[in-house]
Amino acid sequence: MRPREFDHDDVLRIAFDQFWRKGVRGTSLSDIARDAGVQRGSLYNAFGSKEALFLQAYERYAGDYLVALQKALGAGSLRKRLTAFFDLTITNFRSGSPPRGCPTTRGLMELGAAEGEGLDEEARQAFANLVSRITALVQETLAAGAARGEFNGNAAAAALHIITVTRGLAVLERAFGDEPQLRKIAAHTIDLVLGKKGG
Amino acid sequence: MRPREFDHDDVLRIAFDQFWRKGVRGTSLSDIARDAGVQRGSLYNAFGSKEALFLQAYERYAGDYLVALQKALGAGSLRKRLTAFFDLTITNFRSGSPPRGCPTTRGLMELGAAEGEGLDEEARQAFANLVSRITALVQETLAAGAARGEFNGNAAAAALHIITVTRGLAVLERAFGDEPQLRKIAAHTIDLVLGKKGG
DNA sequence: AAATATATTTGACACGGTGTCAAGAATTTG
DNA sequence: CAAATTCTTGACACCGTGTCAAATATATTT
Repeated sequence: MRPREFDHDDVLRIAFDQFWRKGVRGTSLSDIARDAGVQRGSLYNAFGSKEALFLQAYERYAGDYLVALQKALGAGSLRKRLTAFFDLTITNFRSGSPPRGCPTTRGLMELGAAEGEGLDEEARQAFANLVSRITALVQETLAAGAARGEFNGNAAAAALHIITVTRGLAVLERAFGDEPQLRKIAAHTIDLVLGKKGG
Repeated sequence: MRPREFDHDDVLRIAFDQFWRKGVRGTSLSDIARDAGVQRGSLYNAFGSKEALFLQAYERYAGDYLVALQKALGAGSLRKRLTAFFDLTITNFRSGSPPRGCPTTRGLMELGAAEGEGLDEEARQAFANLVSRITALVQETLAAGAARGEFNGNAAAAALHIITVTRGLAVLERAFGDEPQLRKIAAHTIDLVLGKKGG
């Protein structure tokens, strides 16, 4: 068998970077091939389709992201944990180098707009999975906080509420790109869930 | 001058319907032309581009939607108003006939995923505008409620929170398509903003 | 009423993107 | 060294957006 002339993971990293910065729709396999110094056909041979390539890149991203969130949610008081969680989320929206103007182009990555990005069922699923896992993480954190008396309420409902706000922030970021505003909303959400700062 | 062989508004309605059901990306001008019994080139002549056609369709939608929201926000107790507001929002996510499976395909319309939909700055702006105007509507409602003693807190912050949840719900709808869950989250949000049901 | 001006329609075309395929090239294995 | 296998390469088909010139239909002017 003939050996591959490129590194599978390198391509995945290069592709992810472009998807992240320019959106899935805005990135062609020709772009990725050029950047990776690979023939377009070779990518089709190795990955099958643009969507398959995207899914692999996305899974890697999702894994890394979950680890980072877990870390953010694992230190200090419940309020500190949630603050770190929102901080990381918002920072994540704006990481990478935005190609044009203020609002960055994150395509499906933060919005799960699979169809809009020309992707299909599987991509939607992948996003839904990530959201579910993040929700579970937040819920565990709230439950632990409740055990320590830092929170009393329905952990499941509160986690769902928080994740919803998170997704809403992603939309607002795209529409307005106003980071300070996003942090205010996040702080307000924490206050609502945990009770005003005093409590 | 030669008169047009089609009705401008008819085309707008047909186009909007397709954009709504299949997403902007998933709808080609050939589709619209076929449905409208018009030549594709005539659409380009009349509207300039797919994006321009979309923008006109979107403006019309935004106007109608705002009127409906205003109506929903204008009757009964503050809690009732907010409930009606969320109800309309969620119903709106799921109106139209979904083409495949459970999650409907609303593209930019509810998410503002302009780039993902192959659209540009202007579409993002149009969406941002709609969100701003809805936020203003909610804020006014909250302020009025505060004047009647039905709410005490920062109306601006609360409105921003509510709109964020709303946008988050749109994302969740696409990812999971689980309507009952969405209504629970909405109810929970109202409780958080207004205080538990008793209050 | 005929000629002209003007706007719309129509079909051909260019371009770029995804995806397929057969033929060529490079290794590993027999 | 030959065979089998996998990767690479370039050509091709297909679809979508957008452009353009030529043809067409109406309003206006004379």
